[in-house]
Amino acid sequence: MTVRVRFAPSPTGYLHIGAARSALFNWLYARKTGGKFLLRIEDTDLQRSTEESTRSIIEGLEWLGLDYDEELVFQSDHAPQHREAAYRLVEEGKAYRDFTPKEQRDDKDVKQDVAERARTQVDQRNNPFRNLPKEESDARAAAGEPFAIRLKVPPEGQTRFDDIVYGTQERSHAEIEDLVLLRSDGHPLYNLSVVIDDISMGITHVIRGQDHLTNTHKQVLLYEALGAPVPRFAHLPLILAPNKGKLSKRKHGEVVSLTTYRDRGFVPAAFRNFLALLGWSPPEGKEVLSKEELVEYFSLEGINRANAIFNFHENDPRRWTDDKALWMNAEYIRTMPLEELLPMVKTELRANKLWREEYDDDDSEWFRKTVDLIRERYFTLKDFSTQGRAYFSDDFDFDDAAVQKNLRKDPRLRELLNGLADKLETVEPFTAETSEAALRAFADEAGVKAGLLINGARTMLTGQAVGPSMFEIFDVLGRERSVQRLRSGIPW
RNA sequence: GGCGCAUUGGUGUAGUCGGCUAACACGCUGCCCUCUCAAGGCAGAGACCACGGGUUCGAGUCCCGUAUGCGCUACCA
Repeated sequence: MTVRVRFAPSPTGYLHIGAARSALFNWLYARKTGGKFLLRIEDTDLQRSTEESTRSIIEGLEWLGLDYDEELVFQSDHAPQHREAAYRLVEEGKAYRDFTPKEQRDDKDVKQDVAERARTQVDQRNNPFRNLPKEESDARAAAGEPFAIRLKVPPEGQTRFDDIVYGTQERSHAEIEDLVLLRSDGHPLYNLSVVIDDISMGITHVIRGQDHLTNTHKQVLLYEALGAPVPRFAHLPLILAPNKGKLSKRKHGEVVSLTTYRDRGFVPAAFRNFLALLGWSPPEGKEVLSKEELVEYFSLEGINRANAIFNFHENDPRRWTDDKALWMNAEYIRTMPLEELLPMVKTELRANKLWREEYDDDDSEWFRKTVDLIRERYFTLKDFSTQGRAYFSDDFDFDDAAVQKNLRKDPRLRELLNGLADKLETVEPFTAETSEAALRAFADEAGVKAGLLINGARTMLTGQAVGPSMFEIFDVLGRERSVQRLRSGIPW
C-alpha cells in the first residue's frame, strides 16, 4: 500500500507557521516512504476563504521546497458529494433529519457560549427528531421544512484508534454529540467534508495538529458509518506563544506568518530545518540537516507529545523571532554553498536597487568574493542590503556610535587618514597583504597604534564599527574607492 | 462543568526493557584568538526531571492523586 498524505489548510489568511510545519511533516513522511503528498484547499467557509490566501499558501509551500503531487483539490468542488453522502446516511438510518430551528449564535463569544451550553446539557441523545419515524421525517422534508442532518451516534460503547504519536485513544460514545453533518441550508460541515474527501483522495495517513485529536473520534464514527477503512492518524503537538497561549496573528502579529520569514530574509532551507525541529528530533542528535537528510531521518515515531513554545521577543527588533531560528538562518548563510547563496543575495540587492548587471559577468568574481567575505556575520539576507550596503554602493550611512568611537575620539585621525590615503595610492599591487604592510608602516612612521588607523579606516570605508578584517575590505573595495572614502569629509 | 492530551534548565529537545554523578542544540557568562564585530576553540552558570503519595534495593523512567497549561465540547474550520 503506498502512503498517501495530505495537507489541508483553509484559505482564510496567511499561512501560519504551525500549518507550515504540518505541511512539512506530511511532506517528509511522503518523501520518506515514497508516497504521495497531496494538497487540498478547505474552502468550505466561503465567506472567509479568499483566492489570495490560497495563492499565498501555495507560494509558501513552494518557498519551503514542499512540492505536492497530483492535482490541487478544492473542497468546495465536492460539496455535492458531501451532501449526497449525508442523504445516503439518512436513507440508511445512520443519520437523521433534525427539524429544530437553527439557533442564532453570536460569533464573538462562541467559545464561552459553547462551554456554557455544554455545562447545562446533560443528555446528548435527547433530540426529539432522533427517532422520528421515517415516513414522518420524509413527509416533513418533502413539505419543504428546513432541517439539518445529524449523525446518529450510538448511545453505548466507545470509539478507539491508535494514534502514531499519542498512542491508543478511547472515547465513550456518551461523550460525543450527534454531530451535525449538513446545515439546514444544505452546507456540509467540516467533519463530514474532511472524511469524505480523505476517503475519495485515498488518504492512508492523516497527519495534523493535536487540536483535532478529540475530533478524530467523530471522524472515526463517520468512516465506520460510511463503510470506509479508517486511515492511520498522527497528531502533532501544537506550537504555542511564549506565554503558552495560542499563537495567533491577531495577538502576535507577523511572527506567525510564514511569508514574514521570506520577506525578512530567511533562507528557505534554514527555516525548514528550524520548523522540522519543533516537535521532532533527529535520532543522531545532529540538528543542521539538509532536505535530503531530513527525509532520511524523519519518522513519525520521533515526534514529541508536548506542545512546543515558539520563543520570540516582541519588543526586541534584534530577536524578533525565535533565537534558534535566527541562529539557524545565520548558520545557513555562512556555511551553505556560495553558489546557492549568490542568487538569494542578488534578489535582495535587486529589491534595494543595489544590484549591478556586471556582477553577473565581468565582476562576478568580485561579487563572489565580497559576498563570501561579509556573509559570516549576517543573520538574514536583509543584512546584505543594510549592513552590507557600503560594499555595493557609495551611498551609505555612517553609524553615529561608530563615528564617535572610531573617528572623533582622536583629533589627529582626520589628518592621519588622509595621509594613509596618500600612502595607499602608491602601493603596488593593491592587495590585502600590501595594504596591511603599508598601513602598519604608516602607523609606525606616525607613531600611532595600527589599531587606531584600522578602526578609523573601517568606519570611513563602511560607516560601521564592526565588520570583516580591514585589509580584506581594502582588497574588496579596491584602491580607488578606498582612497576616496578615506578622504571623504562626510562623517566629520 | 464534562472529556481528552501534556508537564525534563530561559527555549527546542534526548533520555530504549527503572541503575543519572540527567545529555545535546539555541541563548547566557568568562577566557583564548584578534584591527572591531562575528565565526571558531576552551571553560562555566543554569533542572532537587510540575507537586504529593505509592511500588522497588533503586524512579525522570512504572502506578495513583493534585496542580497547571493546552485542546475538544458550534447548523466554525
